[in-house]
Amino acid sequence: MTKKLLLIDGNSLAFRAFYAMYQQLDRMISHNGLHTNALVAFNNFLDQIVDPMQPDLALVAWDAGSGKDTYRGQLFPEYKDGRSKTPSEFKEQFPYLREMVALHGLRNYEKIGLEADDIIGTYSRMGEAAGYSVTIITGDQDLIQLATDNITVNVTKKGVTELERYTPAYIMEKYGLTPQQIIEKKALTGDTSDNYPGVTKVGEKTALKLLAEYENIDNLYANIEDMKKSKMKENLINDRESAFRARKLATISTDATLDLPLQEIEYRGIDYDKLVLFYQDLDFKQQLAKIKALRKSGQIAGGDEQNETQVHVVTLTDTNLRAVTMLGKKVAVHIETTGDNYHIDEMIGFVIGNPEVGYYASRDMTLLQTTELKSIIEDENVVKNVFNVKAQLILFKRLGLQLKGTYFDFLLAAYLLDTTDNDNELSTLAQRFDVYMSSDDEIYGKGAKFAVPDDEGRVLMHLAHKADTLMQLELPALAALKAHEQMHLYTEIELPLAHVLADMEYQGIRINQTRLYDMGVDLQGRIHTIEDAIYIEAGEKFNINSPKQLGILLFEKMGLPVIKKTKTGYSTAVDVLEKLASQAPIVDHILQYRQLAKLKSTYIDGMLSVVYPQDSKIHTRFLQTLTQTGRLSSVDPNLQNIPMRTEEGRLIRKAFVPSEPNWQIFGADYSQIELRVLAHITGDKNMQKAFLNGEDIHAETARAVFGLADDTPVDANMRRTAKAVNFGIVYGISDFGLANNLGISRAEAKQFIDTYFKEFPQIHEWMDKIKQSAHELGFVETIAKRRRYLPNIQSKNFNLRSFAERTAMNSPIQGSAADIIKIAMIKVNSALKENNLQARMLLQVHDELIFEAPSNEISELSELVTSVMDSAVSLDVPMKVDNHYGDTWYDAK
DNA sequence: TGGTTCACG
DNA sequence: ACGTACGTGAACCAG
Repeated sequence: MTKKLLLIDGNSLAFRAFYAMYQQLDRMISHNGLHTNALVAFNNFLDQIVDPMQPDLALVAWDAGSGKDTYRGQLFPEYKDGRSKTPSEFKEQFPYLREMVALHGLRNYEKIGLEADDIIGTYSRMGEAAGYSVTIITGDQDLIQLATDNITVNVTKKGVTELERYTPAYIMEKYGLTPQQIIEKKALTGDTSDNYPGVTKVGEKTALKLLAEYENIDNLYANIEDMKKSKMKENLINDRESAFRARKLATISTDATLDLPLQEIEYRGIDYDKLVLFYQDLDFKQQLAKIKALRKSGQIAGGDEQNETQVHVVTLTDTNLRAVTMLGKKVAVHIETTGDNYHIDEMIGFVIGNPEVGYYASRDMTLLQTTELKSIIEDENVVKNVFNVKAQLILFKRLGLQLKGTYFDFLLAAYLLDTTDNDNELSTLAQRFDVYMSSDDEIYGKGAKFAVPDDEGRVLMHLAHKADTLMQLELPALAALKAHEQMHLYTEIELPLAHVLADMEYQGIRINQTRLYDMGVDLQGRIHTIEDAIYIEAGEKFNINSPKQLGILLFEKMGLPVIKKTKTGYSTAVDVLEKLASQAPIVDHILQYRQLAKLKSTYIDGMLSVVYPQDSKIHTRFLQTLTQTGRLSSVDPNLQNIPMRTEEGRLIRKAFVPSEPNWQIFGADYSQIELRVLAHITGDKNMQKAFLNGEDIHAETARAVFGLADDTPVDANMRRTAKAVNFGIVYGISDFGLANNLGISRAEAKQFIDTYFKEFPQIHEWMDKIKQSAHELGFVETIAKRRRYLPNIQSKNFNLRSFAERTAMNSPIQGSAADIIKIAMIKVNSALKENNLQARMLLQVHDELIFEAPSNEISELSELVTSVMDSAVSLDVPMKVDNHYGDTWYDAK
């Protein structure tokens, strides 16, 4: 078979690659801030076109320098003038492109004084002479002049993976020219992108006509006298020199001096081991997954031996139990479940062990009740490495065991190190530290296909890999936390908090199901009534819950004015409907329907569906490693968004009751915690003074913004405006946002902001400083050194950059407030124990804590909680805590 | 699965 | 010129 030589025009393809994915430029950024769009597209090209070709020889040619220092630059000084500067986002990818090429087994080559074309031209002729079948791939049409029967030129058509194949026959068919005549054509037309002229007024069409008659410009000029008089003839004669110069410029060298012999450019194939490291560096997750899959199916070698550590697992039974007593003082331990909900999901098995002694695993959960295992689990002197300590604490609680000695939780550590892309899966998080193991999806399958494999050995091996991964990760993860100065945050805040949260979740909150059910029946009736009214007003039945159908009815059939549009059609959101309410009675009914339907489906039916029948309680899960700011979130169900703002919705809270007779619900909340944090971290003296004097902060802000003297009464409207400005400041103010919120003009909003910054100058300074610092460091921090990375702060996309800037201002505030209440929770929990109170903390809602307690404890609890919360941390402003209690959550107001 | 809406801080 | 307030979760529709 004929041997194959592959020649690739690196610069032109990289250029195409960059612009093929230009829209994604700002989305495709690796963890170290490198744009990767061209790299991704170029990699696709190598994957789809080059790798399957398996050539014998292969080379990627690059331009060295700008083209100015080639013979073309000397022949014509204006050559390639007027080209816009290469964007820095593209330039930074160059070195990586070359590395990628090398790892795919191709040779890179460049030489000062030569352009990539000339390198390709010369090698193509050398290859042809040596009997190779030559394939050229380029993004530049000019190269088709190189085509012969043995040399095929492929030019990108769309993106970098769709190519158009030019053979001499195809060129003839398409242009009626031989490959050599492509140069002649250029001589006549010139090239605007390379900035050299041909003959004035001669374009593609005229050039083709002339060449059909004269074949080339030598012949044309030899016979020019016989041409009949015309403007074109005049131009040809005047531009003769220019035409011959253009021909030289357009001609690709086929005899350049190259210092790399043909036999040294053999194709070496992909170096998978190094490519994996390279992809990791660039965060090419899909590519990594692909290689992993190939390795698993045995299509390519390697991977497991080098990466996934070989682990020996011993199946634990009641006859070999004694082995675990040899494990010593440091183990990894893990209980595996069938899903995320550790309160109810089935336990698949467990593992315990360390690399020194071994890993012991079993699917028989009853083994954990034996003295051998129980005494390890409950011994706080046996230090444990775990993944998701809160989940493990609860799983052991379900087995009647107390997991003690938890020390390293890789999930918490990974979250503190970088909140972005946290999918909460061990195998993916481990990759950040170059530790590899199979994912749960690979072992159990995804979604509906989830199943525990029949092969018990496979399950136990997976568990052993988890345990081993946790042992391997301890040192590097803790070292990284130290490097971030986050050990205090980890040891003193998140880890103890996980224990507190485990208690809260396990305790759960009692629901009066009858009350909820009765409210549901009442709501259902009212929803029906409104539904009927809506159908009559609409003149037809339709799905009121469908924004699409509703939009068509309101804006097309009824002809109401369109106020706002969404990506997919008309907006029917509250603010829009409220503006339309006066024009048609149906709009008001729809608003009422929406409110009631929301209450029924989310808060009545939704809550009832998650009540545990055994104890009539709801056990939410507080996600501790999800939010970008350090707040908690709450799922299954979300107990952090139970209605409050409308009386109708607030009544839902009557169903949240104490779990013991003669107990009550008690709540304590921080007043204005975010503004206090703002006053503290900005160091603004004026705002601090307002808090130190115990002023109404929004009224005080109003006096400042409206220029009123101290103690002047502030009317409600001014206070409302000032409050909105304060909110805006916390969110990372913009005149647009404030204008929108207050329904005023942007100019007026800007005026407010300017005055605000003048009155609170240190807030202004801080806003500038934090943006600057985010720009330099790539992240912002809270008072407890919680970190949020902001890669988009460098973006040249206005939207993305502005968003990152607002985030830079908001996250330290929201996040520090989160730090404070977390610290308070830990201290409150200890204080409850120390004071032998029966009271239990049940919920956290960002700035408030909800408890249940015996009625006769309430006054002591109130005093204790308030004092612990307001002294949780020491700020430059006082913290204020309000509290309430009653027979239900509703009454704790 | 993504988009829209709406509940909370 | 650009065109957004910060952080969440759940229900529902439509493709």
